[in-house]
Amino acid sequence: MASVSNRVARGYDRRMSPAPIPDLFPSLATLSADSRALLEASVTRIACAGGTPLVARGDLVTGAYLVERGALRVYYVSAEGREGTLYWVEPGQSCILALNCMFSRLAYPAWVESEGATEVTIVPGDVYRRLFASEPAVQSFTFDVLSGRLFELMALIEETASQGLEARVAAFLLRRAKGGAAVAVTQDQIARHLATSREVVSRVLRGLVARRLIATTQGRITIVDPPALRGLAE
Amino acid sequence: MASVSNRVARGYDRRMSPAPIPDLFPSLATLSADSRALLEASVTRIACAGGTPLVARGDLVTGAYLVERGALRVYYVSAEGREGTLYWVEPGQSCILALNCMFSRLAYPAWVESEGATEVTIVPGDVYRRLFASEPAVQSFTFDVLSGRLFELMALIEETASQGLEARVAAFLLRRAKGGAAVAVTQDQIARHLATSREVVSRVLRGLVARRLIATTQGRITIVDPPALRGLAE
DNA sequence: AACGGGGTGTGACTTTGGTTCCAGCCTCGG
DNA sequence: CCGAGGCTGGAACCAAAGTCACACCCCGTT
Repeated sequence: MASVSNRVARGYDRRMSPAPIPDLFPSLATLSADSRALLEASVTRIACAGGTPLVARGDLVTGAYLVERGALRVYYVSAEGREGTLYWVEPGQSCILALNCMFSRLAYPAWVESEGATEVTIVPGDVYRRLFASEPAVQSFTFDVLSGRLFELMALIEETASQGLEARVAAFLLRRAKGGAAVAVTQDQIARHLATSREVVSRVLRGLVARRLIATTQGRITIVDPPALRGLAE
Repeated sequence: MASVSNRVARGYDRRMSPAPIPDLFPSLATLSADSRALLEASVTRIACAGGTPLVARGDLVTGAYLVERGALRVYYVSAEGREGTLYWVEPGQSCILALNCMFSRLAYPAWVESEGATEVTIVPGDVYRRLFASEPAVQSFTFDVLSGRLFELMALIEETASQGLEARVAAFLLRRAKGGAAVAVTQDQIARHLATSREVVSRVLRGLVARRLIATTQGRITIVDPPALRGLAE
């Protein structure tokens, strides 16, 4: 805890190997002894607090990011400066665009920041490439991650194109609540996730409060009527 | 030619193997003899005219689609019935969502139709899976296709979110023209690609005509001032 | 030559969401 | 206890784009 915030003082901390391979990635447990040793010897680990910028658009990313704790938020920034979240990389997942850039040596097309206290293990590009070539587990892991993202992005496109802001806010709240009733989030954060402005979010929330679907306090939204909210989100 | 339109009379034609493996896919040329034989013996080929519906949302897709001629248009349909194109699969490319569904046995999340007279080779799911496991060429081909689509979709999201309709129409025309000056497309088709309505497209085009960037006739748009149009599209 | 159907042009209106601006409100630190 | 700064509420206004309702035009067919 204390060490995390210390690291944050200088952005983030790159602790060199040896670093343990996270248990979160079961497919890595099936690697051959050689591969495992190679992996153990080459990974780097990063720990950082929420809101730390990790990748900017155009950066040349050279490794695969495996998230252990916290989350990575992958987002774009429009010409007018509005942000929109493309997706989150949660514990046990990998940042796929990083993989992508790594293989094709392309510049990263989006921004990435940490959300909450986050720990990430980084596998260097050449190591990952070797593992991908020889280890079926890595191949299928890579495939799964990539195709999962594709589905998410397709769903996002459809959602933004065909649903009004109210439905999108409702969906966002439900996703964030994960079954619970309270969501700790500010209006400004919602606006940044949905690529709109804080005032508009305020207006939408006002409407939901008036209809007794939610209740709001500072930095926290409580879902009062989950079924109705789900109905809105379709 | 004649045979194509004959086939179209009953939708499309499934010609069973033996079918040659298309030259368009160089990576397939590097397969082992065994793999190549397996592939040759199992592929199916489809030929159809433009506008033939090939996959509907929710279909269970069981093969990898390799496009040889024409194109596949992958699109979504919003609740209000508006269509929007997600991407095109051109000759030498593969329909990646099909791959995806094939591996994970998920239902296909979008619609697919042919655009122009089209020929597609279909590799059955289990065959592709075996090839993916053993052939490095297939692994990297799959990876490339998937990650290419990811980049395209990210670009699409950013474009729709941050650019006005005029810029998007301009970009669409330029993409379609491919360097040439004339684009054979109706306003209605443009509207369907960009998930908007015909009237709005008409309005936008009117503006472009007034500024002498393009000229329009029935079913055909001529780009008069390419640099200015590129400027609009950013 | 008349007809019919797809493609197009256009105005008027509505809706949604973005912008501006400001006032009030929590809450943490001094 | 007070002030600063982040958070919220809300009015007024504006702009972009979707909708509705037509009239027209081009072109191949009858």
